[in-house]
Amino acid sequence: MSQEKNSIVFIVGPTAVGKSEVAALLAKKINAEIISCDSMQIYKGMDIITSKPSPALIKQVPHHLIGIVAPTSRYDVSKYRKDALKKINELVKQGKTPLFVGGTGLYMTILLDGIFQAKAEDKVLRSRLYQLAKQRGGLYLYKQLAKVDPIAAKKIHPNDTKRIIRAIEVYKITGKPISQLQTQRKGLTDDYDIRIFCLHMEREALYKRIDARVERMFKQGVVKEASKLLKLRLSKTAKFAIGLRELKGYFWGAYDLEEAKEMMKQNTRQYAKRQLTWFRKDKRIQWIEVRGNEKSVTLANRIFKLLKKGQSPLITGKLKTGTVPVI
RNA sequence: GCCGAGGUAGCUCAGUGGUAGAGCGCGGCCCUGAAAAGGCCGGCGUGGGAAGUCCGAUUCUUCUCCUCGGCA
Repeated sequence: MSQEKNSIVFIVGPTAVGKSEVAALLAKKINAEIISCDSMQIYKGMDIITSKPSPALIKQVPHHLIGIVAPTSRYDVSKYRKDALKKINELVKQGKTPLFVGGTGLYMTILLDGIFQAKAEDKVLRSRLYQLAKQRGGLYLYKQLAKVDPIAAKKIHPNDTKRIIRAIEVYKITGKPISQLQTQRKGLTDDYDIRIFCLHMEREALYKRIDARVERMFKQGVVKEASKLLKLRLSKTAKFAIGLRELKGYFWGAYDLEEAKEMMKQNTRQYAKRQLTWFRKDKRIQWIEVRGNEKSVTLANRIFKLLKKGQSPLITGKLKTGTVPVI
């Protein structure tokens, strides 16, 4: 006997693959509301530069966790998780299906698999550690970590200073090795019926879409938006949106606008590649190959049918490994 | 037309008489409080073409084609 679980659907995929439209169309079919799974669309005022869903789309289906944080504020995975869980509860109570849409793989994973309990960063400690890394070299910290948490050290590359520092920080704050804490997590997969779809297309086609999107951003006025944003004291999380650094260089006169644009295209392409690596690794995902110039409606229909069939390889309980079903 | 410089990886370029590297790009991967971030791995090549010298040429010589700069 299977107890009825509420379902949660994810539509993920690399940037510019066309998630937003498909999701909105699907949402209408399955009585869902959309919860963004995007680390940058969360910020206010970063509309063009993060290619938020159009107002027209948002009018059709309620969207959550978009534009709710000031770009001067920090935001991170743990806050996201809290916000997202809250939204899930709200929607489920209303009898709606939460439909997560976005490309931030870590955010997805943390919802699915949980996060370990620890305090957020300790700014003072962290800056001290960074200073140490600078003075004594990265290897020094790495050796420190190896002493207190050999398991984590084994997993982290000696050059990956950021992770080394976080691991040491966690150890200093909690007195426990991060490698141990990381095993203590609880995700959504026990309590919900979860389905994940990843939109996917040929690399060349995707890169063309990325280039086109960047061009569109310029027509829509990213330059103006970025110049406004760059006048603020952007948080260290928000300031890393692709486009900001590139346009900053232009404003400083390091290169011309055309060059900034090309840099944005290239950095976005590389980002998309990393996203795909992340999603490829997760064997719970059902891949939706976008054929040629397939329309969003068609794609939404395909996903809808798959949902009805319930032929998911997934996805309650533990990670399942296996081959990636390509549909 | 003459003089000079140069043609080596997708791009910019290094180097060597024993079949070649570097940065970027590109590809693959890792990832749990910065994640659109951060890190790791991989050379992906008819060395412009032809001939000659040599055991052996990408490297030396000659011819040829092309590009760039200067002079006409």
